[in-house]
Amino acid sequence: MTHVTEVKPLRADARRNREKILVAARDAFTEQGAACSLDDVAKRAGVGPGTLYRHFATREDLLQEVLGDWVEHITLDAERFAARDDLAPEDLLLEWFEALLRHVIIYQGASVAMLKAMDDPENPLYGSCRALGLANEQVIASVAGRGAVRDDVDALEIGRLVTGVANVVDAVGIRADEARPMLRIVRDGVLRTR
Amino acid sequence: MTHVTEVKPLRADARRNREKILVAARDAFTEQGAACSLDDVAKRAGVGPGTLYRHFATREDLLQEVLGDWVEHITLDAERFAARDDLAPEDLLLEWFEALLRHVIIYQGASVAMLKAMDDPENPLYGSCRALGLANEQVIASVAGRGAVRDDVDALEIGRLVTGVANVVDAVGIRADEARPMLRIVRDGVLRTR
DNA sequence: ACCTGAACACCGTTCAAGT
DNA sequence: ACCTGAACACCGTTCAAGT
Repeated sequence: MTHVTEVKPLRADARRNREKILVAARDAFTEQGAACSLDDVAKRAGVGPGTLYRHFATREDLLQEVLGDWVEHITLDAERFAARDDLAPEDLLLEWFEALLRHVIIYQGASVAMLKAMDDPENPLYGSCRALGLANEQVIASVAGRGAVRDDVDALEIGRLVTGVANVVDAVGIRADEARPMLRIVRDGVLRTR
Repeated sequence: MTHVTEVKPLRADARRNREKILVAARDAFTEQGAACSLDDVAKRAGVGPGTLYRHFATREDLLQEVLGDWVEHITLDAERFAARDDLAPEDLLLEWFEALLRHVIIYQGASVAMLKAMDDPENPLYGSCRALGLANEQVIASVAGRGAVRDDVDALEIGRLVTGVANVVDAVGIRADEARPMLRIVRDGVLRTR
């Protein structure tokens, strides 16, 4: 079920401005994080602040659009992982968690934005969070199908935990690969004890 | 080694103002979270903004002082837990994690402040973070002494993880007791498999 | 030695005026 | 229909003037 966003026709100049803002925002988010000044984004894009707000009512709306095909990437990744049978469940889970974490820390400050959106259907990022949750569920289900996952753990909690680890990486300021020990603990807590 | 803070003598009015600011800050942090307006705190305390900055150069300095005997409470808690032998290691660990989490979410926004301070010795909260880490180490060591903890997990990582879960609670906006499933996963990931 | 509060910089957000 | 940019509110931070 590919969901094509309903694009209402914009006037040519509006379409151009929208695009310029998105490019500027992506650059600014990359350089300064997702909490950067929106005034700055508007200046970079060469538009007035009002124009930015006209196109994107909130920072979350802007981030959501900047994310672009972020959801598709995660979904594809999940399908790849769910289909793999060359890896032992414990290795597959750990690699999946690392992949998930890297998706979530795409911008500094993105992880906390995701966390805040997770339980809030009004948040513009809610849909992306749900997609992340579904992707995670798919991988967990595939590993569970091989009898490797405890019955009493919920994919939702795993998703929260991994996003939480991403947030630790973000806040503490360590590298993504330094999250491995934490992800191993989560992995081992999810795995069925033999 | 009780560390008595070296208090340099303040003029009577300065001492009073300092105290008024601390009370106001504690109230404001409780009502609005640790990221509340410092201008508001100064107004509540009935002092000018300059007076607040004279006493507390940064928000973290203020939070550190507002925390008061927070460190002592955690340390005492850790000693109690480390001494308990009436509980199975798995139950003790889970309860300890819950206690730790409750300490960390004392104010909304406190958990992220802690995370940011964890690896930054320049941060005024660094000392409190270290104390939290040491307290956690003590409990982990006691459980490890009973042979219940994996050799390859480090107390530092556990501390980061639990603080991370606290941050998830804070950001997602769930209740502390709803963190139980996540803490169980962490607990099971830390426990030695029998 | 300490306090005050005006002043400045910066940011988010709105909206009247313009095309 | 859309854009501009001035205007407002708010917050953090500094500092000259005062006691």
